Amino acid sequence: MVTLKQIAEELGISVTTVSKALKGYKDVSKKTKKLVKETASMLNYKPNSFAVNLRTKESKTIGLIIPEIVHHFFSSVIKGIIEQAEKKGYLVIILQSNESYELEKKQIDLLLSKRVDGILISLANGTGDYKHLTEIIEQETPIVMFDKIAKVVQCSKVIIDDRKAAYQATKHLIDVGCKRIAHFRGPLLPQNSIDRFLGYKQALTDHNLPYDSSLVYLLDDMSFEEGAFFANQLLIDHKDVDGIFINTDLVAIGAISEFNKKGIKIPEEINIIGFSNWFMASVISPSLTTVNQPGFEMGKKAFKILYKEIKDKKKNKTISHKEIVLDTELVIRESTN
Amino acid sequence: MVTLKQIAEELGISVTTVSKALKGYKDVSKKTKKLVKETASMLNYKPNSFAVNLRTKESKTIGLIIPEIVHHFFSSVIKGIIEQAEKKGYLVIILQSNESYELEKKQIDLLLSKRVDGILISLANGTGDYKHLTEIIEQETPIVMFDKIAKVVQCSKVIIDDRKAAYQATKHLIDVGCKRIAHFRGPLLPQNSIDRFLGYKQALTDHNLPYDSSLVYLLDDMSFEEGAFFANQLLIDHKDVDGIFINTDLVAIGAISEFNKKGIKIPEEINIIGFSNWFMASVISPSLTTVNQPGFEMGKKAFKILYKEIKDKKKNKTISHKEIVLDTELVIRESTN
DNA sequence: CTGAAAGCGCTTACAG
DNA sequence: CTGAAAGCGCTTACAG
Repeated sequence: MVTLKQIAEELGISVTTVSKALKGYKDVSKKTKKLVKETASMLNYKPNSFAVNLRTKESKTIGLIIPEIVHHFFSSVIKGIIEQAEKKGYLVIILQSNESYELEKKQIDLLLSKRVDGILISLANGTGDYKHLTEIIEQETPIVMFDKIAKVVQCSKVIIDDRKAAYQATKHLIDVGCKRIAHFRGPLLPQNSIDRFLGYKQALTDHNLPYDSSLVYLLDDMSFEEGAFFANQLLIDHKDVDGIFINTDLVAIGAISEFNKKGIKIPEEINIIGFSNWFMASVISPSLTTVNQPGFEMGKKAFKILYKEIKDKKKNKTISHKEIVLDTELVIRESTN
Repeated sequence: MVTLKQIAEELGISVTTVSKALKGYKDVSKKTKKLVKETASMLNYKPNSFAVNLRTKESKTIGLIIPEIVHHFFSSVIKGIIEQAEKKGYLVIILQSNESYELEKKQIDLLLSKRVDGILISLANGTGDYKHLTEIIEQETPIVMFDKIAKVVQCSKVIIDDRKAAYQATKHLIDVGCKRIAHFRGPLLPQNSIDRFLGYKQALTDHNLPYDSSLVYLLDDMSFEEGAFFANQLLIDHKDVDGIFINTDLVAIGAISEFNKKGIKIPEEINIIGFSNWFMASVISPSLTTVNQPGFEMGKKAFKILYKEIKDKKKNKTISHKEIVLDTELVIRESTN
């Protein structure tokens, strides 16, 4: 690998001048600049980023921790982040927490000791303690949380209004005439499953429907299989249910598949609404009414905010945290009347 | 951030000894070691990876270039790679080529100048020239290609036998009685769409079915929409077709959706077989017969080989390239008789 | 306009 | 068992 020193020797000038010429410093003569640049490209010189990092104390690399990569919503977020980062000359190291608090903690440690310039994170379902997050903040590494966040942690956040979106979804079921509405909710810890549950509950109350906790099913891994399982369970427990608000499209599609199998007519016998607007929602039969959740935009926005914080930190500006709430919208399809 | 120097000053010993103690060198007394380690953890010391990289000339980071992240097969591969890498203490920088040759080239340059320890790549559909790849090899950066490879490039590869798998898929259609079999093929450049096409053609020939090039449809972006579009086109062009071998499940699902819409019975009127065994294949109606392509394993294997090459290079061993062919299998479901 | 020098924070060959 | 010294390849404040 070619170094500055080699270029300098080649031309019989100093390393300092070579470095400056390459970086376009004004105090280098045009002649020298031209010569240096030509020689550099001829020798295929590439600055040693390890040395540059050490000197400049930044790596132009950020870390991203995500609960699960093989997931349409999250892979869309990743895509948004990577694209935006690339535009600004940043690279992205991706880690997957597998919804585990322990792993998430280890990975943050890893990223911190790699000295990434910033961290983007969506919390694991298992995360109920935030010491590992406040440690990042204490170390003054910029961090932006998205989608699955911790409200109490003082940092920038990019989210949707889960509560409002869930309220609208539930209200849609009420509007089409449902009287007994079940909810397949996500795990207990994540803020978004809490908020979606609260939105559901609020909508019932506001429209004079009794809240019945036995109609709320607590899911664990949010899979297709769980959707099918609880759809079946619901048929056993509550024959009278005429609508379900389901936390995630994948689960909803599992439920639809089970109802199809059992010959339950959707939406005639039961209305179903999902969440996220995974593109398969438009493809299955009946197609799924759902809430559109803008993953790609969320990723882009999250990086933009992180980028600004990284720059501000470099300039020693005080960082003011932002909370961005992206819009969602109801997408009405065949699974609701 | 705490440095070795600070620990050394704290204890009144030299930086050398601190460094050695922390790394468990045998020529440091137990007492000193204990003291140093305690102090280090008390001060929350984390080695500055920039300095370590510069000294050791390795970053424990690899680069991954993938055509498209939001894609079930590729996100499974990514998951396999990241998991395996983490086990060995490696981090993964992910870049997305968007199937573009130009982007792919730029990204390789980026990774090379970041001095990643190795590169994992699945080629873009637009890649027909391999200079950027041979450059990696000339620079002696280990590289492993997977899934979409360039046969002529001298490096390790992890693939499936696309030709054989396509042959089996087509043969399955023949076995269930199809006489006029169409093929929705992928773009012209990628080796895997070439091989799948060749497997299809060979199966026809071997079973005395005439090859008719008008039955081969050339797809571009391999989307759901394209599947629907060409399914419709096929109905216009060739009413007599009784089977289709489709390059990818997503496209096949688009086709199924279109046939469903048009009231064409699957498999009674037309048999369909896909490729990749995306989990949605088991969910749609009718469920899709397909070829299982082990993405997660492919990712794991690709990293393992890269890891070995990185280690071998470090030991100045000569690197012998491997070509691993992973098994595929036919998964028979409702879309074929 | 050019360059000598210091220093980023480590690691390791070498001396004692 | 301990440590002084060199060096990885840059950047930049400073002197001339």
